[in-house]
Amino acid sequence: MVKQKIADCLQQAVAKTQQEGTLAPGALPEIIIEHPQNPSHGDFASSLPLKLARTTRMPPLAVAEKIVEKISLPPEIDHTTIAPPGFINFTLRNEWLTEQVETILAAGDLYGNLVLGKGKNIQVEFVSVNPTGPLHVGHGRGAVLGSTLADVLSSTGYRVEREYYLNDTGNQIELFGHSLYVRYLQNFGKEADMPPDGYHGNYVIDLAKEIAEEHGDKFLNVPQKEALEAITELGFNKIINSVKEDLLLLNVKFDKWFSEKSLYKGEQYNKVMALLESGNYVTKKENAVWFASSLLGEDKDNVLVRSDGSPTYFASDIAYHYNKFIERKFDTVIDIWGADHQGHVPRMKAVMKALGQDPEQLKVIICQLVTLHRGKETLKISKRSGDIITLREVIDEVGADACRFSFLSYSAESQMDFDLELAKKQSADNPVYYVQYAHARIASILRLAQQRQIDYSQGDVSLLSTEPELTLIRHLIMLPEVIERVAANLEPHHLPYYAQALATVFHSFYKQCRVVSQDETLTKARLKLVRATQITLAKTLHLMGMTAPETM
RNA sequence: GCCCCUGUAGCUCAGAGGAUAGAGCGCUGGCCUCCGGAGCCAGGUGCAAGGGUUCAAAUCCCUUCAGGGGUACCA
Repeated sequence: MVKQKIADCLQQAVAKTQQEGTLAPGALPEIIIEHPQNPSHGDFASSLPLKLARTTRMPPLAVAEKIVEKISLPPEIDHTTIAPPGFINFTLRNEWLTEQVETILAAGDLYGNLVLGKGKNIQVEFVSVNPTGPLHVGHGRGAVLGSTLADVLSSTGYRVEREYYLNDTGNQIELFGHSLYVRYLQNFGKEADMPPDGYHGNYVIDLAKEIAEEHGDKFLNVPQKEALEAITELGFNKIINSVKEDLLLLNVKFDKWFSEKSLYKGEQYNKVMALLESGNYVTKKENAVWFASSLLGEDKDNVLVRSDGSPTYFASDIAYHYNKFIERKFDTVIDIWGADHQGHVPRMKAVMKALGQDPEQLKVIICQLVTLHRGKETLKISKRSGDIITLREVIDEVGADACRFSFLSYSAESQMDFDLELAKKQSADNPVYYVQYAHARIASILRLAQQRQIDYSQGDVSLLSTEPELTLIRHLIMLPEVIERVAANLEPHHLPYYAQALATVFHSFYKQCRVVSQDETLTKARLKLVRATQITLAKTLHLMGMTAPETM
């Protein structure tokens, strides 16, 4: 990328000045190339002279002059300027810019793809909600974040596996099964009490009714243990299916649904416990088995096996990560968890050390909670309490594309206020439609060109020279940078902002530059530009898991 | 108490130690003889408070205040 070339040429120029003695020798700081806020400062800027002022004992502007004297610019750059207090600004050559239109056309759908991953295996595990109830907006946020991240990473050369961890064993699923069984009994007028921490949501009653309709009263006549097991499984499958449906509505797909139970059926659990024991990380006290996290710098130890002999969620998760790293050999694992799991992060990092892995290989994104409002009213989304607004209801009200765009617009660490009233009210003026409208508008222009049988394959992009045209190209070529940033920092929220900026410059270009006009050669050149814009916009929308509509 | 996240425009949010801190919504004005007006152009207010580091701080450090989450033999 151009940024790197600029950094390289700066570095060489400094080396030259130091050799020749015009600048005092010294360690070179990291060369950071940025985009100036003010376009009149050029396309790229470096504050290297400011950073070198101290070691060279010269005023920054003088340092800048010495560097620029020795610089040999890459062909992409037209010229440099020096600006106070000590910047070197770089401006791209117009010829190079217009050539990028051809580059984008040639790349097509692959435009923006990078080779960062070099085939490394990376797993993104997300959602992984207990299958004990419907998904809510918070889960939707994690789903959108995870799926977008996975898509971006796979477009940058990683081999990505998208995984959902199914908690199909343990306390919560038993509690859910018990609650469902009670509702089933009640459905037939039998007296039964909900378990103390049971699931009181109305959906459990509905599920019980469904099961009663499908299977009749046959579970009344079998031993309770058997009935409980059967009903738990029926309920579990129903919930999983509806989870899958909800996720599909949001265009979220998984490569693998990983069963927690399988950790115990296979030998992962026993193997990893033996491994921890051999490393002396396991202690026994108060009739329970503990992981000695404190040996690894943690505040306190954590229970692995309860005094009743059942393993904790933490123990499962250790076996699960053993499976991820050691059995399946992922180079990197990204776990996306809700803020309520934040305390779990240091524990798992400690586990990584105990397993002999680099904790850096495990990247945990903590997604802050979502609060749902309808105007001033705060809506409940917790499964355990009564009435809730589900993710599906939100998708129905707001639409999948708009949901994705909204969820993506927030950085993971910021809490999200989702106002249903606002989301709906704004829907016509929502940025999401603004972006999609730009795409539909382009499609419409290209349809017109086709109707008039304009073959623009030989269009001469060097005719693109006005300010709106060049500004548009400048934005088109930012896509790879945006993708790189998203992949490097695991921050998908840059995508919607980029999409919006790109749509804005396109709409502005459209207003100022008539595309299909009497001027045949200019028409063909602009059609190329418009098509390149469509490619870029569509790529951005698809990375966000959204549709790129031809008409609206 | 201790730990994590957050505090930026009336509202919802971006902001990669750098130059005049940006979007959307809302509000007020303009703009269609011509490719889609779900559009374009213009208009204004702001970094929670106080210290520090730095040539340069919304960004890094410390303190205070405020909101959210965690601190279970729940997950």
